[in-house]
Amino acid sequence: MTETASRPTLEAVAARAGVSRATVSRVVNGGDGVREPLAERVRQAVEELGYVPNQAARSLVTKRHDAVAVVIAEPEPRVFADPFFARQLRGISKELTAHDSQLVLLLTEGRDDHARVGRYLAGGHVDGALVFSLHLDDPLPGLIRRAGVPTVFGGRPGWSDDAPGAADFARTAQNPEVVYVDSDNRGGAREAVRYLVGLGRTRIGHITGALDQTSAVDRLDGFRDVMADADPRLIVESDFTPAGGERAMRELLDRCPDLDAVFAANDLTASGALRVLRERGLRVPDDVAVVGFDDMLSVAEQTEPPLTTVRQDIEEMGRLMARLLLRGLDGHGAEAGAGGAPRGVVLPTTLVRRASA
Amino acid sequence: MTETASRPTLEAVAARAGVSRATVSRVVNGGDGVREPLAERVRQAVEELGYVPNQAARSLVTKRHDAVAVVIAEPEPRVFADPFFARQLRGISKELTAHDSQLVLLLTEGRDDHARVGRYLAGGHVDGALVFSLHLDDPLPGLIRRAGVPTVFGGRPGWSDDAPGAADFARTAQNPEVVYVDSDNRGGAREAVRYLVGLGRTRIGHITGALDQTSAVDRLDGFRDVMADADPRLIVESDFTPAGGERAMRELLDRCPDLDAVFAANDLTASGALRVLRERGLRVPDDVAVVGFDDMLSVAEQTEPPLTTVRQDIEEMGRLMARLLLRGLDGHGAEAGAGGAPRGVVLPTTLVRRASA
DNA sequence: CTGAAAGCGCTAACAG
DNA sequence: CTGTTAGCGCTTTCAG
Repeated sequence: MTETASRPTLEAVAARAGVSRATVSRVVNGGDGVREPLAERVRQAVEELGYVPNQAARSLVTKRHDAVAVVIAEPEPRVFADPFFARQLRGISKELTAHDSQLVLLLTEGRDDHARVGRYLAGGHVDGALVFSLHLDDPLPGLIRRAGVPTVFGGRPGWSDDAPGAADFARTAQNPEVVYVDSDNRGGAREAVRYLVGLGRTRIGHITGALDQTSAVDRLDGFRDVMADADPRLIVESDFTPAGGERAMRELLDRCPDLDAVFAANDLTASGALRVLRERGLRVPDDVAVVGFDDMLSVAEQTEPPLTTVRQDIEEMGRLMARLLLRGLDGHGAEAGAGGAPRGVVLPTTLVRRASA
Repeated sequence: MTETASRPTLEAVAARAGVSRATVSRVVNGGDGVREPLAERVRQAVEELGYVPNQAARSLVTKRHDAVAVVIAEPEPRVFADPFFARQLRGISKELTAHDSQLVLLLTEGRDDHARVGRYLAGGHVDGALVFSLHLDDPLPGLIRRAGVPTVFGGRPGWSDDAPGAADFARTAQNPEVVYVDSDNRGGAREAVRYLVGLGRTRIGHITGALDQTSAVDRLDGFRDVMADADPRLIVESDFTPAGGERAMRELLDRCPDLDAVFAANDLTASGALRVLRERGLRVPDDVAVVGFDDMLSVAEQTEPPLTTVRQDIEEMGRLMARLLLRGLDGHGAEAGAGGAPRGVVLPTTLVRRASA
C-alpha cells in the first residue's frame, strides 16, 4: 500500500543506479561531464524503470517548455474548405518534432477567442508562436506584442509600416523585427500573367482574392506589374472562394465579352471561373485561358480541364516558419542580433502547366 | 538591477493584496471559501499585476495538465487532401476551449513517429488523448494501452474483439472500455442504397473505400444489407481517392455496362467516378445515378452535377470525442463506472439530395 | 567528475 | 475563513 503505480522519478533512477539525482539529470540531458561506466549504469536504470522526465518539473526550473503555439485565426469556417492549413501544419510538425518541441494548436473564431489566445500566450506556456492568416484589421498582433512571445508570421502581415498596428508592434524591444515567411505572391502572379501574354493573349482579366489579405493584394500587384495599362474593368474583386469565382467570372464576361484569358487569385476561385466558362459555352483554353494560384492538387488536378497554376510550397512554408522560430529561440533572442534575423523570408513559386492555359 | 522583467508570481500578488499565497490561490481557482472583501482585493491585485498562473508549477502539484493530445496517424499525405481533419479539429478545439484545456497536436507519418507518440503519451504530459484514423494493423493502440492514458478514438477502431490488438487493449484495467465516436456508416450506406432502389435502379454498383479502415468496411456492409444478392462484380474495391474512383468506375463499367447507379464510399471517390461517367458519355443521373458519402461541401457542391450524398457531421464528431474524454477525466476515471461509459457512440447520418441521384 | 542543497511557483493538508 | 507548512520532480550552483 506504499507503492502507487505512479511513474518513476529521477530519485528512483538515481537509487537504482546508485548515484545522485544530479548525475542522472546530467545523463538524461545530453550526458556531458559524466564518466562512461557511470553514465551507462544510469542509462540502464532509466531503461529498466521506463523513466520519462516530468516536463512540468523541468519547465518550472528551466523556464523552457519545448512547446510552440500555432495560432490559426480565421473567423470564417471557409478556411477549412481547403487543405491549406493541414499542409502547413504538417511542415511545422515535422520541424518541431525534429527539435523535440510540441505543437499546441490554437484555433480562433471570434473576438473573445482573441482574448483567450492573448492570455494563453502571455501566460508563458510556450516558447514561441507561429501565427497565420492575419487580416488587415486583426487585433492579434497587438495582443502578441503585449504577450512578448517570439513570433513568426505565416504570410506577410497586413499592416504596412505606417499602419497603427505595425508601429505598435514593431517598436517593441522584444520584437525588434517582424519575422514572417511568405510565398512570392507578386512574382508568381507576374509569371502567370507573363505566361498568358506569351501565349498571345491580350485581353487578360484578373479575379482577385480577399483584399484584406496581403496575399491577394500582392497577387493583384503582380498582375498590374505586367498589365500596367490594363482596362480597369478587367479586374474584379472576389474572395478566394469557388462561389466568389463564379460571380466574378460572370461579371468579367458581362463587362468584357472579348476576354481571352483569366488569372484567378487562387485555384478555388479558378475552379468557379471554369464552371461559368463552360456554362457559357466557352472553351478552355481555346477561347479563354485560365491560370490559378496555389497548385492545390485536390482542386487543380480535378478541374476540367486540369488547371495551369502557380505552385507555392505550402509545407515548406510551415517548416521554414518553425525553423526560424526555433533558431531564434536557440540563439537566445538572436532575432535582435547583429545584422538581425531576416525580416521576411519569401519562398519562390513555380508555374505548373496543365491544360487550362 | 534587482527586478527582472519576469512575470509576477502568486507571492507578488499576495504581497500586494496583503494576504497569504494560499488565499490568492483560492481566489484564482474558483474563489470558494474566501470572504468577499478579501477576494475582491485579491482580484484587483491580480488585475494590476497582470498575474497569470504558471501552469508548470501548477501541474507539478496537481498532476493535471489541462491539455489533451490529438493524434492523427496517417501514413499517407493523402489525408490532407481533404478537409476532414480540419473540421474535426475545429469541433475538438471548441469543446476543449470551453473546458480550458489545450490541444496538443501529434501528427505521425511512420513507424518511428509512433514510438515518439508512445513516449509522449507515456510521459504524462497530457490528461488524455483523442486518436484518429487507425488502420487495421496500427501499432498505436498497443502503445496507448501501455501509456495508460485515457483515450477516445475517432471512428470505430479496426480490431475486432478477437483480434490480437483488441484483446491486448481491452483487457487492461486502465482501459476497461474502448471508447469511440463514429458515424453510422452502415446505416448511412443502407439509406443511400435504398434511395437508389427507390429511384427504380436495379443494377447498383459500389466502389468501396480502403478496406483496412472500418468506415469502408461498414459502408460496404450497409450496401450488402440492401443488395444482399447483388452480382459480386458490382462491387469494386478502391481507396477513397478521386484517382481510385476513376479506376474503379472504369472497371465497373467494363464489367457491367448495364449499370444504372453507383454508391461510392466517399465524395472524393464519387467525383472521380463522375468524371469517368462523363468521359464515357453517360448522363448523370439519367443513365447512371451516383451517390457519395461525407457531404464534403468543397467536393459535393462542386461536382457536375452536384452530388447527392450521405452527410456525416464531422465537426460534431470531434466535439463529442472531446466531450466524452473530458467527462471521463472530470469523473475521475468514470469510464470504469457502473454501467460504464458508452463503448461507442454512433452519430446519425442524413441523405442530402442534390442532382446526381 | 560527482554529490549535496537550494529552490522554480504552486496547491493542499493542517492548524489557528 | 485564512495563514503556515510541506513538498511536487527537476535543474543547477557550489563544494568536495
